Parts: sequence; C-alpha cells; structure tokens
Amino acid sequence: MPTALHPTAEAQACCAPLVAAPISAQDAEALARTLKALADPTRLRLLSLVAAHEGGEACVCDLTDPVGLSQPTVSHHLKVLVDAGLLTRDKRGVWAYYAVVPGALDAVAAVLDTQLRR
Amino acid sequence: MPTALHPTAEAQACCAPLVAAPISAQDAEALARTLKALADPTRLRLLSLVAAHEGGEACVCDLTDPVGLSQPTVSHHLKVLVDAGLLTRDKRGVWAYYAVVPGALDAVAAVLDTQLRR
DNA sequence: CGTCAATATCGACAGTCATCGATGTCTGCG
DNA sequence: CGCAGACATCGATGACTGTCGATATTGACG
Repeated sequence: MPTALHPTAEAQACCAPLVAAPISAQDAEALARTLKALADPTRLRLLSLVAAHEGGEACVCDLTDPVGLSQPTVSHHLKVLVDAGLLTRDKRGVWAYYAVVPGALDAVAAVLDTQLRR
Repeated sequence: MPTALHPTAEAQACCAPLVAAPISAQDAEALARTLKALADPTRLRLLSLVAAHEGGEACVCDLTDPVGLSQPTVSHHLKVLVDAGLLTRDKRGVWAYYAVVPGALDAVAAVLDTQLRR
C-alpha cells in the first residue's frame, strides 16, 4: 500500500493560526517518508520526465536513456516513487506505463506550507 | 554558503504550460539537496518546534527534550537545516537561537508544484 | 584567572541507500 | 513450443547518514 500522507484534515474550522502546535512524531514520520522518496536527483528527473512526456505517461524504455542509468536502477527508482504514492504503474502488454498521481505533490506542498510556515 | 534553490526564475512570460520541459540535472541536484535536508522526521519536528516556539525562535536546550535525542545529535540536525538555508542561527551570549527562514519552504513548495505538476 | 553551562566538533559504529550485473518472469510472435 | 524483448527481482558493494559519547570551544560570572 502506498505511504500516502494523511493531511490530518478535518478542515480545521477555518484559517488556522500561522503556527499551531508542533507536528506529531507520527505525522513527521509519514511526511519524511514521502520527502525521502522525492529527495533524490534521479527520482526528481524521472518524475519530471514522466510529467513532461506526451500523454502524461512513459514506460521504462523512455526513461533509461535520459537519466543515463541502467535499467534495473531506473526500475528501482520507479518502484520507490510508486510505493510513495507519487506515481502509478499500468502494465499494458510488455510495457509498463508510469504516470504521476494528480494531487500527490500538491498535498506535499500544502503540508509543508501549513505545518512549517512562519 | 547555504544551498538555497534558485527558481530558474525570469518570471517565465506568464502562465507557463502545465508541463514544460523536464527539469535539468543541475536543478534536480539542487532541489534534491534541499529535500534531503527536509526528509528526516527529526528535522521536520525540529523545524516545526522552532516555528511553533514563542517569538519564532528557539535554542538547542528548548529542543533536546521534545525530540528525545542527545544534544550533539540535535546540534547536528540543526546544522544540516542551517546549511540547507531553512534555518538561521543567531548566537546571543551562551545561547544559539534558531529561527525558520521566512520564504524558504514556500520556495520548495512552489518548485514542486511548478516543475512536477500534472 | 578558574569554574560552570551551553554548543559545536570529532571519531566511531551501525544501518540505510544507490548502483550494478546476473538472473527470473511474463508477453507477444512465429 | 521456443525465442526475443521489456521489465522486475536478487545479491553484492561502496558510499552516505543518524546516532552516540568524548572532547573542544566559547561566554558569563565570581
């Protein structure tokens, strides 16, 4: 199951104070897991390449050359991104098509702004 | 010098296409450096604790207890955050006061949204 | 100057991670 | 069935990282 982050939502009444209570240990752990998946130059480029590819999806063979790494390594990074809930994998025939999960990065950005702003 | 990320700005005419060209290797490297500093549960909590502390600043002794780690370890994490340009350090007398850099996280969030959205 | 307290730095150790080549798995095709 | 190609998994290896105790540094104070 993807390690998606749960925004501790409940909509928070309305505009929460600029700085509320410090983030909980569990929330920090969850957010860190997602950020760790993002905190690698190769994975950032893969994410970007998939997003920029026509149709919003790309297969492994489209990505191996641009990043200049071996196929097993690219496959490994893609798995990390899928496990983090940032990419989806759709196997059609022999090819595996990867696409970015629509709202995932907005969620990360929102948590950063909401929880750590000053 | 802090490894701040340069938004490759130039204001991009106006509303850039939803998905432009893939991120460059250098930009990916820079963004990954910042994200790596964020991708640790302890550092996220430290950042949050500093932001939530009165006056928006806190010294090491305020932070050691809440995270439950040794003083050298907390000091190390704070150094990582300062080097990443996410915290400032202000030594006043015997105490070192840390504060979050106002726009730093917004910049990270903006790059995530701009470069990787779909 | 000597002591104490708050931090930073150092050295070591264990755990994690990125990468690769080799190999396994599955699909399409003849 | 048998082969070829796309992709995933495995095992190994070198590099990096989080953590600690010990120690150095720095400022306040008597």
